[in-house]
Amino acid sequence: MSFASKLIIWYQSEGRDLPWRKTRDPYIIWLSEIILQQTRVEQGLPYFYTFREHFPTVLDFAEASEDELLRLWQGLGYYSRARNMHKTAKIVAYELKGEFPVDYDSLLRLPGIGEYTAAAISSFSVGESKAVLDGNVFRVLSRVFGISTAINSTEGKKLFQSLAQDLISTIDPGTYNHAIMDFGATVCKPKAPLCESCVFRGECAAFEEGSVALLPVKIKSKKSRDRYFNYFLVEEDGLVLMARRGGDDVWANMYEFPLLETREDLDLETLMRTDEYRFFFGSTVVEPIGGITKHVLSHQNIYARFFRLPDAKSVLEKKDTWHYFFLENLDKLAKHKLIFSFIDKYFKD
DNA sequence: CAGCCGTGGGC
DNA sequence: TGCCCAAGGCT
Repeated sequence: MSFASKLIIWYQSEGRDLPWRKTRDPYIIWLSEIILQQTRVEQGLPYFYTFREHFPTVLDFAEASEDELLRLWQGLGYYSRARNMHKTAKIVAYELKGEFPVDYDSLLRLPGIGEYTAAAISSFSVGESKAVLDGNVFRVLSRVFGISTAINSTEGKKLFQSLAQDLISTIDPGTYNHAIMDFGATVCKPKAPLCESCVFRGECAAFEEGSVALLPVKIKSKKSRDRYFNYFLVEEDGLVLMARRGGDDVWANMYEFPLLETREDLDLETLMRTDEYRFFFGSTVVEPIGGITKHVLSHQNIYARFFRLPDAKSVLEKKDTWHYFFLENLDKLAKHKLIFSFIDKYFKD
């Protein structure tokens, strides 16, 4: 029996029942696929329901404001996904007459849709025969076929892409693509794979060689840099000073408190003597709130401290990105995790 | 094209 | 604790 047939048979009895698999509507499939990029099913599931509820059609999505989209996306990370989705929705709604593309080549031209997502949408919606190549597929193929070429090398990407396309079922490409990803996610897992009950147990090269735990091979990326953020809570009489981040750094366009970034972790006295502090806050006294908070991102470690200015009324909106908001309206702003988790704690009482 | 873009969970 | 990884894409 072929590789594809074994996978499909496994999938028909053991595959998970996920909500986006019940439709062939390319818009709904697109919603799920963007949400699931670099995201576990359990983490993305509630966001999928939220977006499907708020925006039943691509037209509803296109008519939303970017602020509303980012607010709903809050907490999911990789926020450029939401901004690219907005661009794509507007293209589909206003240039393509509301008809979501279903062919691979057309999908590939849309913002936020790369090779993986174009293959997923085209195969799931109309059965186009394009093999998906995601982290699951890399892992399954490298193990079953015993390939130790690094999956994040140029050579590896070409090799696995070609192999994946050779293996796809031309009878039912959509089910095959679902099957190989589900198999990777639930059986051929990164850690503690279920080799004892695996349908490829008798033919898996890695299992035979005892190299399952060593595959796939991945070139290590360079380690994260450290950054030191000092946030200032300027709040008085129900008004809070908020700052909107720029577009060329982490958390682009998200809201936070006024921020002073320093080269290292400064003590309060030194911080208050910096030119920036004196420019923004004069000689206003601050009091620290709690200790240091470490926030880990994919390419940087952020060490954050929070301070409160008791005499907040003397602080002006000194940047055009700084604006006062009523405390009860903060919930409407799209904030990154460091900020909304602080707010949840600090204003809980 | 190597580096960047978030967050959460497992061990 | 620190590291890996998760239905990737953009520049």
